[in-house]
Amino acid sequence: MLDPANVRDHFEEVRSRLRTRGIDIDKTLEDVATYETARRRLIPELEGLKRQQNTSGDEIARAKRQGKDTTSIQEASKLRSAQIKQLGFQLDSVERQRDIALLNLPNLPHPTVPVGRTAAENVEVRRHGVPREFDFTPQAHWDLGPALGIIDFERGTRVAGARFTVLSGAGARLERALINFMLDLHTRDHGYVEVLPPFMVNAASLTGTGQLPKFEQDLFKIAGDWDLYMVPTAEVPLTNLHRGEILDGRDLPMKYVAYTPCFRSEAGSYGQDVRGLIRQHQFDKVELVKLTSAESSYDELETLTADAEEVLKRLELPYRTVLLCTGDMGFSSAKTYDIEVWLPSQKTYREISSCSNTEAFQARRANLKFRAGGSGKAELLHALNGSGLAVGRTLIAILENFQEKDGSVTIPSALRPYMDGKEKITKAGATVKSTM
RNA sequence: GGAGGGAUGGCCGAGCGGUCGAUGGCGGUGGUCUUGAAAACCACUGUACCCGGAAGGGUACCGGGGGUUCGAAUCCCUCUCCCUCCGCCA
Repeated sequence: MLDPANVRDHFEEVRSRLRTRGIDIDKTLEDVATYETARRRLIPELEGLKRQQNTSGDEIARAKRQGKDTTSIQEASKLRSAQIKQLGFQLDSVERQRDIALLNLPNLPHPTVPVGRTAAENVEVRRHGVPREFDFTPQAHWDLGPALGIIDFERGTRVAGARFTVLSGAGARLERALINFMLDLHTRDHGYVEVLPPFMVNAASLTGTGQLPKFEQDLFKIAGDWDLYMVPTAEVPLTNLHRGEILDGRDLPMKYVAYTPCFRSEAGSYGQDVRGLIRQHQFDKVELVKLTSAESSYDELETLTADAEEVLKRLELPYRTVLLCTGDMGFSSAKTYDIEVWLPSQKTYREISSCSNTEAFQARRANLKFRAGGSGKAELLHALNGSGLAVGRTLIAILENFQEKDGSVTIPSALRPYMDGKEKITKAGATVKSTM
């Protein structure tokens, strides 16, 4: 959420910065300014009346104690009471409308974000590792996986539906190994606190991080009389951990890491990445979240991105890091780095992590505050998040990058301790026999 | 699912229609005393919003929402959450 006073006082600047996202926000922005102005007109009026009402209440009390007649004061007071009620309704309505508009406005892009409309205008900032030269045609994971008996698309569809997949045997084990490897790296070497949050969250949490009210169609909502949704990312429970609290500035930055499955309806993505594990309704992810001060948040974004990149370095997977342009950034983000891993079958880099600084945008929605030095004025935190990493896509990257001519897959050495020291996945690694 | 009991400031705990942002205690901060510390004593100790350049002033907040009343932490309705007991269950 943007600061409404800032929208009102610097309307043109805010508008031109938001326009760089390539979306039409003029009407919403004008609503914010209009209702915010109306609000500021109503408040002094209402409060003046309330003040008079408080004074006359005291007078009545005093008079009654002295046994005096109070009917005339009470008459006036009764009239004022009705006025206050009326003005109160007006103010409520204005504030409600202002907040609706405010909740639907995306974050302001940071000045260092390149202006652009599509992913084509993202800026590559660095590249690591060299894509391997194959002396055979590398297979796509959707061929490799089923051939090894470790990925089963048909059975996923049978037990759930399209965009659901079953991993089995060495595939399931590899997924679990990756989760543990990532959690160990981030907790032991990068200083994050491990959290195992609820896999369902309420509407208040989703509003706090920005998925609601605008993107409800992307979520799985629990049927029945529940205010619950499946988590689309652990960013939601992690960022909302301290919702409504005022943290001690000496404890900053707060650094959390969590593994959760993520559930996304992927509405509107029909036809995209229909094959394979790239785009699923359910996928595993290890997520990093930091809460910190405004002064340090951009340094923390750099280290958070580096923490995510370290996973790929240790797994010996080639990747590049791109700075997203204004038009490609998410709703809540002020600045985002995407990390993209090399996929030999597609001969391209594909997103495997997205690391964002939301500045005070989520903090304002979720009421995340801290007191510098533990005392003084409460200030808004800056909230950051990043995948560290998307586990399913990491598994794909390993299968494709480490495949051998005979269809087996070499396990990167960093992962072997998590795979009982095993060096290779071969067809024998499967435990569910193919009967289809 | 059934039956009861609760929700007050960082914490504990009063308050039962007007002088209550709310007694008291603990904790915290500053000070006095002391070579230092402890103890004792004194003062301060929430958040949001509005007006104001500031100083300062005002309004709201006693789990959430609504109502009664000139006036609500106190009365009524409703929702949520927590606790105890019974049933069911991983």
